[in-house]
Formats: sequence, structure tokens, C-alpha cells
Amino acid sequence: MPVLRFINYTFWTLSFMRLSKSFIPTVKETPSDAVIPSHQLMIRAGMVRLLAAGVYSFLPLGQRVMKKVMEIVREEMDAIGGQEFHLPALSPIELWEQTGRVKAFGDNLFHLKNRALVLAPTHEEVICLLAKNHISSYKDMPQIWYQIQTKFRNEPRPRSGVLRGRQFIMKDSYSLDTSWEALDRSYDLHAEAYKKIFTRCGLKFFIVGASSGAMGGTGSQEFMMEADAGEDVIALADSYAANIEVATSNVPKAERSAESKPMAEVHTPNIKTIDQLAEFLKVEHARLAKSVVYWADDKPVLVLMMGNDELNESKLMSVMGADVRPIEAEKLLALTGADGGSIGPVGLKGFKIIADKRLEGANNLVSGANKNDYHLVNIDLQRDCKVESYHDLRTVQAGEPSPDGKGNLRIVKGVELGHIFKLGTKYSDALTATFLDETGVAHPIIMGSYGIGMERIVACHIEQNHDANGIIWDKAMAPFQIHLIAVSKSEVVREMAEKIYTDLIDDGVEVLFDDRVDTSPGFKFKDADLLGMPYQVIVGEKNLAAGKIEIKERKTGERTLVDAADIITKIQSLLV
RNA sequence: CGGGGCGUAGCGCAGCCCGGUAGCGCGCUUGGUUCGGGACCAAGAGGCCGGGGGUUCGAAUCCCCCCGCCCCGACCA
Repeated sequence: MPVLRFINYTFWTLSFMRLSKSFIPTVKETPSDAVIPSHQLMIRAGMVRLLAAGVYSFLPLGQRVMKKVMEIVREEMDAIGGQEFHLPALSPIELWEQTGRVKAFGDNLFHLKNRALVLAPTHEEVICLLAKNHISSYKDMPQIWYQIQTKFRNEPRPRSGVLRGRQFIMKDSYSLDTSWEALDRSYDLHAEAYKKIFTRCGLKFFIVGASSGAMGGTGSQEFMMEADAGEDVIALADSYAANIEVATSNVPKAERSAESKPMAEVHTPNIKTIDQLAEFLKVEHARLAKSVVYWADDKPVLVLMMGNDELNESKLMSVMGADVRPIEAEKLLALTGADGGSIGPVGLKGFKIIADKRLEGANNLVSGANKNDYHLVNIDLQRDCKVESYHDLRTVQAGEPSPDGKGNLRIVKGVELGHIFKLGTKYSDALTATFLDETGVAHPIIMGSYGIGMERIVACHIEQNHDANGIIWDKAMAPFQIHLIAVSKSEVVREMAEKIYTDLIDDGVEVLFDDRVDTSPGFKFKDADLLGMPYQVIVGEKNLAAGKIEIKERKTGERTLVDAADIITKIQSLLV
């Protein structure tokens, strides 16, 4: 559509550029600070430069790619009825105090010294405030509000280039609904839009069940890309995928024996670990109830885990509805009279006691006697102590059977591209954002929130699409579709290349023209592969003498000779 | 925040152990020769050796403090 293309480069951005006049500072050597391919290549291709830890300048080429991604995101958000906003980065701190998130974000929130403002790390509060002031009737909903805007988070350790920065661009959207069913619809619309966005961006991704963490709410899913550089750990099976924070598996429970034997105290000198204990007492791990002691906010809680099962802090946090942290060794001694290896549930006073589901109803168990170097054997959790409740609290391990019965779990690392949350009424309650229903009764607005990391899409695309020579852009993401190279500075070559350049511009084709005169052919080819446009159009003297122009596909390396007269038509056919 | 590494020309690095006032490659400038896979020759420009303090006749080099960057961990919508 020629008209759209016209709009494209008139109002949006120039769709053509001469390399001789552009600022695209490519570098030959791999920067020593960069470890992962996307980071190395984004620097080498002149897309970004570091300004401070976790803070990057986007240079023209990088900015073009970001704009491509933003356009895709805009189109898909608009398609589900989203309305674009631009909310401020500066935000009054009182607003964040009202929702308890000054504390929740802690040091991760940037505070301003000379005003009572914070730099917004996300925008639930601002959205909710707008809703509180202007949404008053069920007739005003549903709404989907979004923006593509810079977020600030004081990450303790930025890393992996733009994958984890202290400042980054996020597409964040928020749904406002009158009911939980309506929230489900808004949530599903987002899930579908996200699938389209990541597919259009040429990313291989998968969706996992996730923890809501400090965002609060009733459910969430993450859109992940498998990558060693990732910071999330994912459990995957044939048809199951979940963040390790919430992943479950079909491991067997500790069996309850028919007979509960009498409990007895056993001297276990110098036994510190579960493995030593199992060896010393000659019992299997399923008979051991390991005690792990945490603070849940300021209350001590003893958690019983089977054998060597690892306690999952995220799960514990959800169960307790509180911040959790391991208890200090001295405090533990003071409260129980024993050290870490000898703690148990029997006769323990002042502790909330919960246990992993694997131990539910078990008997003839071994646990600490709350006396150093002593354990109790034949504990019956129903008979001998008060376990308040059982929950899934363990961290799954690779090789365990999938909870849906299909295959075994494998554990992979992933990068979180997007995250969608059913928030519910957490923010509308805190800020009293209510609406009146058909009968005139007030209810809190039901919210959802949804985020996509823009830089992550770009970096992940490069992680998945590169080779030893450089980036390999997908057409949808490429800053330019065509990298036109005038191989030599001979008159005929230059004239032909110039003609192709202007013809492509007239046609609305995005073209980067390597018109540099004092640069050797090899240098131009290396740059072209590094920058990674989908097609290179190579105008060289010998081919041209035979009336031919070469097209090289970056992805396959495949070269085609085309009659000079047909070159524009040929290029057009490639870009359909 | 804990552990480790690094900071010397725009970039990548050597020199530091063993103190004597700075070097290599790339890039850059000028001239010339090249022109299909990061060309060659010649002549140049460019550094408060991250900052401060100390030791010493003398510090890039040894000692102390600080700052910055990277990696591992902790943390993380």
C-alpha cells in the first residue's frame, strides 16, 4: 500500500540512509565487558552504548529496531481495544505509600532527594488513581489502557546488556473490569495479543505459570524465551511449563504405615546433614522430616520438608502471605535451645508449624529433638505434634514426573519477555477506586496488569538469530530491509548503485546504502553481515559488466544473480 | 550486600611481581598505491596510567582510602 508507505517515512521516520553519512559506529573487536551474544552484537553493530551500569544509550540503528518493536506492539494492543497513554515517570511518593509499595519495592525504587517524588518502576498506582477519579459506573468498563514508556528500577545488579537495566522501556497495560469473569476476558485478550506480538517479532517463546510476587493478585503467566543468559528457572515437560517458583511435580508422598511405633529419642552425635542422618539411622529419605525455620514477617515458622527436598521460598511466601527470610542461627538457638541440625516439631513452643504435602499424615518419621545431637524417631505427625496445615512447598527437580502425567520435567533457564497478572482489587482497594453496579451498589474495580520488556524483545531476537558474523534480522524487526552495497568506487558501479537506491526509496523500501568510497569491499561485506539486514544487494564491477547484480540472503548466505533491469522487481518480490 | 576480576590513547590490550616518568594492535589525520570478504606503504596526531592520600631522591608499578565497570551469588513485577 503506497499511501501507507508514504505516511511511514513522512511522519514516522526516514526509511533510507546512506552509510557514509550515518552514525553507526561498528566495532571489529568483541567488547570485553559483554558476555552474551546479544550484548556483544548490539555494541558491535553500533546499536547501543553503555552510559552507566544498567543504563544504555540507544544509537540510531538500535532506536530504529526499538521503533519497529513498538509499532508491532501498538498494532496488537490497539487491535484488542487498547488506548495509548503517556504517563509520567515522576510520581508522588504518597501515592506509593498508600498502596504499601514504597516498602514492597524497597531499595529497588528510585527516590528523588529534593522532592517527594519517586521514579516510577511501573504504573498501577497512577492508572488506578485515574480510574478512581473518572470511572464511576459499570457502564464505563471494560477499559484497556496502555503505554510504551521508560521505567526505572534500582536493580542491585544490572547485567547481560539491555536484558536487565536500571532504566528500560516497557509496554505496560492495565485492564479495568466490573467482574472477575470480565477480568478473565481482558486477561485472555492480552494473552492472545502477546502471542501475536512475540510471533510477529520472530521469537520462539513459551508460556509458563508464574508467581505473582510483589505485584499481588490471583494469577499470572510469563512469556519466556529459553536462553542460558536467562535469570528465571523453568520446569518444562511435554505439555507442562511453569516457573520454578510455582512448579509442581508428581513425586510420591511419604507413605503412612499401618502401625505408628512408639516415639523414641536417639543420640545422633555430629550428624549435621540429612544424608548423614539417613546413613547413620539406616533409613530412607522418605522417613526424614527436615526442619527449616523461617521468619514470616516477624513470626517464626517451622517448615517440615521430606528428606532432602528443597524449600521453595516463593511458595512459602505465598502460603504465609508475608515476607519470608531464613532465621538467624543465634535466634534459632535462643528460641529452641538447639542448633539448626537438631530442630523438630515435637514439643516445640511458640512456632507456627507447617509441612510440605509430601509429608501429609505420615508417621514413623525422624526429626530433630530440639536438643543438640539428638533426634526423635517414629514421630507420627498426627499423634505427636501439631502441624497447622500442609502445602506444596518444595522445589521441583529435573527428572521428576510432570504434574499432568505427561513426561518428566526438565529444568531450563529463560528470559522473561512478558508477564500478565490478574491483579484483582489490590490497588482499587488501597486507593478506593470503586464503581456503581446496575443496582447502585459500589464495588472495587477489578484490575489486571500486563507488561512487555521492549529491549528484551530486541536482545532475545538477536540471541535467537545470529551467527559468527553478526546479527540476522527477521524482516519484521530489521532496521532496514535492504543493505545496498556499492562494492567499488568505479563510475558504473556508483551510478548503478545510486539508481537502485533512489528507485528503492521511491518504492518505499527501507534501504541502507553503503556508499562509502574509501572503504574496501571486504570491510563493507563484514559490516553488512554484522548489521544483519535480511537482504544484501551487491553492486560489483564484474557482475555489472555482465549486466548482473547480486542479492545475498543474510540468513542462508544464498546468492542470486539478477539482471540489472529486473533488480527492483526482484527485490519487491523478496519483501512481500 | 557477600565473593572474584578489571580500570593504561576512541576500542582491544602489554608494562606492574622486580620503582627510573609509557608501549603494541585496531581506529583516526595527511599523501600515495589498492578495490569481491575487516588492503598496503610512508609521515603524523592522540594518554594527569580511574580519583585522592601515603612511602620514596623518584610511583602506572609499593601501601591505604574512595569511585567506576564486569562476572558469580544473594535480590528481583
